[in-house]
Amino acid sequence: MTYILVRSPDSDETVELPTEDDNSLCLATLTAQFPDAIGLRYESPETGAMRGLRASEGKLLPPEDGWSNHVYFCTIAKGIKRKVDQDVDVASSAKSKMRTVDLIVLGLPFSCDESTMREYFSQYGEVVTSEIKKDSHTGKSKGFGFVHFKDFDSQIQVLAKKHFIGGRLCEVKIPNEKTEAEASHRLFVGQLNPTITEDDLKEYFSEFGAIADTYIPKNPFRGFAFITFIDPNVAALISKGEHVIKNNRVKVLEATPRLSKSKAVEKKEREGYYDRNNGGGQWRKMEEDHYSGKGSITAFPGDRH
DNA sequence: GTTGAGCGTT
Repeated sequence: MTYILVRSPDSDETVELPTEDDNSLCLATLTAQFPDAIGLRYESPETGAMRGLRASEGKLLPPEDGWSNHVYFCTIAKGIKRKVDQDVDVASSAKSKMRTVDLIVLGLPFSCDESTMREYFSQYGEVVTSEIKKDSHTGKSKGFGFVHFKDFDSQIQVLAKKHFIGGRLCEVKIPNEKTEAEASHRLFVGQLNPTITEDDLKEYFSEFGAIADTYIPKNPFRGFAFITFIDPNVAALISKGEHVIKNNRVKVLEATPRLSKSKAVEKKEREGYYDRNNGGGQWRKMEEDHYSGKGSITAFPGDRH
């Protein structure tokens, strides 16, 4: 059994799918990960055109020369797209993901020099830049470096693998990329005016990446919203501060990670909030008691929803 | 002269 690399043309995710004993790929295996896929294609090294895989009896058959290490793209059934897929389409035109970047290479042998590293990575495609970080005084390697590929496909291949360079196992990653656990998928959008709808937000922010959810707390309207992106790292890339949506100047912040119920209670107690309805939905800051009692509810990033 | 999780003098 081998694994082949499969991407949806719209998504930023590459998934390894296992092949069967007869070296075919089950369509069911494909659709388990990509529900709307009906086939696979890859870029032909000879012609540069996309070449489709033969499909037969619920199986996809490998190219004549084997699966090789192509990146396979899902063929998506046209005309039966759901709304969420259209959002994903918008994301594919967003600049954030389909770009090559410097990749950090961790765990290099201290003895490994730049030409050795560059030569190693050249097997995946043209290397644009490569560099090993060194101590500025001694000139000795710090054991990590950076590599930048010309083609996005090379980058995908390299990120999907572990590497032995100079006899050591090295890790290649996108620098500073947060893990699923650390990352915030969400933006906090404040100073929202009540005429703004969730569709307005969706339209505006889908420019930056595929949106999983938009949420505007209503009853009462509280002047803020949350935008949840599919990709955990998109939110971090959007410039914080002022954005203008339909003539409404709004304030964009990265939402603080969602807290568990008990943690949220602890935090609010620490900060001097109390639960007005003893289990109901509204929190008020204690100082509000000194005012009319009808003051607006204090909202802040990290509020539950 | 040693080391082994991390995140880049320009």
